[in-house]
Formats: sequence, C-alpha cells, structure tokens
Amino acid sequence: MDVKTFLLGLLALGEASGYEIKKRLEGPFSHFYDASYGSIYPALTKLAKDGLVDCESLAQDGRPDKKIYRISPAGRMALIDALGEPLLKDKVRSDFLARMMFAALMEPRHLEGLITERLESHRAVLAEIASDEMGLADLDDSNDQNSLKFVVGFGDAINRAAADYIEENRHLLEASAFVRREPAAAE
Amino acid sequence: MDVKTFLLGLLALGEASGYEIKKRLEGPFSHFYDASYGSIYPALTKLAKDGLVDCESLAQDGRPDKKIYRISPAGRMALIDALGEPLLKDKVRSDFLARMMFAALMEPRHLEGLITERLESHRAVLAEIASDEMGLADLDDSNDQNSLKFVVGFGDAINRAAADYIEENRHLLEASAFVRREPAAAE
DNA sequence: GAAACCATGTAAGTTGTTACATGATTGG
DNA sequence: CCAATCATGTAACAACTTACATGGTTTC
Repeated sequence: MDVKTFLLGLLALGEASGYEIKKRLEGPFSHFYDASYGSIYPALTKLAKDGLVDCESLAQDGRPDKKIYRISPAGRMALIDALGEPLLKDKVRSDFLARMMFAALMEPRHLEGLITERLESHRAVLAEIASDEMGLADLDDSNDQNSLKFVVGFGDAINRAAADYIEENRHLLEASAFVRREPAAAE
Repeated sequence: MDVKTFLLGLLALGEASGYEIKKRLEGPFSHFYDASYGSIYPALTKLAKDGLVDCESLAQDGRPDKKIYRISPAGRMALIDALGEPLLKDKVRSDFLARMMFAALMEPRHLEGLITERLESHRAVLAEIASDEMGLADLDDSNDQNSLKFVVGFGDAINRAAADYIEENRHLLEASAFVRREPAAAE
C-alpha cells in the first residue's frame, strides 16, 4: 500500500495534520508501516488536489498554519476501491537478520552488542505497547477500535516471539564466534 | 544493508551466479530480504569492477555464459568493514496489516478472503522451512551453518507466531465487519 | 504445444529518503 | 542555554522495481 492510500485510510479513522500523522506512525504502527515527512506532506497535497481530502488551514502564532485534513466522500470511495485490490506481498528488509547471516565474520564483542541491542529494542516496543501510549482510545467507532487492537496485538505477538527466539538461540551465533578467534592468544 | 553488501556476504558463504542467488533469495531468506534480477545483476557487475569479487565465465550451449562469482580478499575485507557499521532499523511495509487497519471499510467476504490467504501463506512458509528445501547443507563451515540455522529458525518462529495470532484474533476484524452490513437484507 | 526453467542484462520509471530551509516555544 | 517540540514544505538524490530484450531446453 502506497503512502497516499495509507494516509487516506488514517484520515478515514479521524482528521489529522501531517505532523500528527507522522507522530502516530512513530508509535505502535511503526512495526509495519513507516513514512517520512518528505513523503507525507507531498502526499497530502496531492490528495487535496485530487479532491480526496479537504483541508482546513488554522492560522497560528509563530508557526506555519496548521493544516487539518479530513477525508471527503470521494476519498472514501477511492479508499474502498483501493482496499478491494489484490493483496501485495509484505516488503521486509532486516539489516539485523542479514548481519546475523554473516555473524562468523564479526568481532565477538560487536556481535554480542548487536544482539543485545536488538533484544532491547524488541523489549522497548513491548513495553510501549503494554503501557498503551498509543491513544487509540479516541476513536468513536468500535469496529475501528477492534481493527487497531488487531494490528497492535499483532505487533505485540511478533515482538514477543522475536525476543524469545533471540534469547533462546543467540548461542548459535555467539558460541561459534567466540571459538574461532584467538583460542589462547594471551593478549 | 544494501544489495551489494548482502550479495558480498552471500558470496562469502560460497560461490554463485546471479541466477542462483536470486533462487536462494526466494527460499527461506525471503522473509527478511528480497532483491530482483534488476538489482542483482548490476550489483554483481559493480562488485566485480571494484575488485571485491572475481568472475569466471562458463560458456554454455544455447544460453548466455554462466558467470560464477567468488569473493576476493579485498571483498572479504570490505564485507568485514561493512558488518562493523552501526545497525540500521529494519524496513517493513506490510500491505496486509495496513489493510487490516481499515477492515471496517471492506466487504466481509473480501476481508475473510484476505485473512485466509494470509494464514495460508504463513503456513506455506512453515511447511517449506520444515521440509528443508533450503539446501543449507552444502556449507563446509559449521559457523555458517549455525548462522543460517538462526535466521531460518527466526523465520519459523515469526511465521508461527503470526499464524497463531491471526487464528486467535481474526474474530476482532470479522465479527464487526459482518454486523455492520445488511443485518437482515433478504437479498 | 504450452509453461516453466535456465541465464543475463538494460532502461525507464516509481517511490521514497535525506538534507535543507524557516522559526517560535517550551522544558530540563 | 540547549535540546526538543511544533509545523510545513522542497529539491536533490538513492535505491529499487518493472518491463523489455533474447532464446534454447525441459517438463507436463
């Protein structure tokens, strides 16, 4: 799903500015979708130009106008159309797993650091989800609430499984790495 | 990790042609890395030009020469350097989860189809991993074998967790979708 | 006889990121 | 006082995908 469609969907759940959208994407959705300001702002401009969203400019003191976007009836139809299209394969590129493939070429200390770092990042996500910092509470529609519960719960399940797996299997990487290097080189 | 570095890493595990690399990427690594011919072939050409890999052309009957690439000493050093750099965030973009966020706008039948399709794709990956079609057996180095065991096992754990989660929680999406639509409209 | 596999490569196009530009306000 | 937050936008760039080009061989 491209950025335009995704933003249209987010606006179907409630009005927002570009800045607010970006902040939300940094929360509990970041595990399956991400977008930078550099793609969000142009996308919103394009959606407005195509009549799929309405835009209200709120003048502010020292800052640029805050622009509140709302989905239009045409936008809702376009979104429904887009949701009817065939499912695309997920795109994943994991720097972590790619490196683990070549763990045998890494310094043991460095390797250990990467693994620990990764474990901590999974734990941080789990903590964030558990503490419900995600403000899904502000949705009127209980269907939408259930949808968000589903995707956030999905992130919880995946991060939990990943953390558990790493803990239980890091020895596969670390044991061999430690063996291979300076067996008894009393430095 | 960009395509060039990843290919360099794969070649560190053993020689291969561009075509063979692509085939391997369609196997048990596809859950965390993917690349098309259009990125593989130019990357190999570039690596050879930079002296990081050596290339041997094998003439063949009706086909283009098969080009076997092997990592060079310089390539090995470049790879080790690259592996020492700071870890990048995984990039994930899930069309499936993005759509589930907007499940309330989908036709119930269509939604059900998407969920079932997704479940089956997880199960297919699990079956493929279980049947060990991945030919990691042809590695001499036991360190490399352990590394591959780790990343493939990671895929197994994640796919299992995802499938279980979907089975247990699809009702969150489907229940609400069915309710909202023609409560008793005897078509 | 059609589809899939083997085998490489290029060019055009899409999509998105990074860095820059601007600048007041609030919290530590 | 420095960093972070609020707030939008553009332009240059990077990276990758898709489709095209070529064409024999093997499998159903």
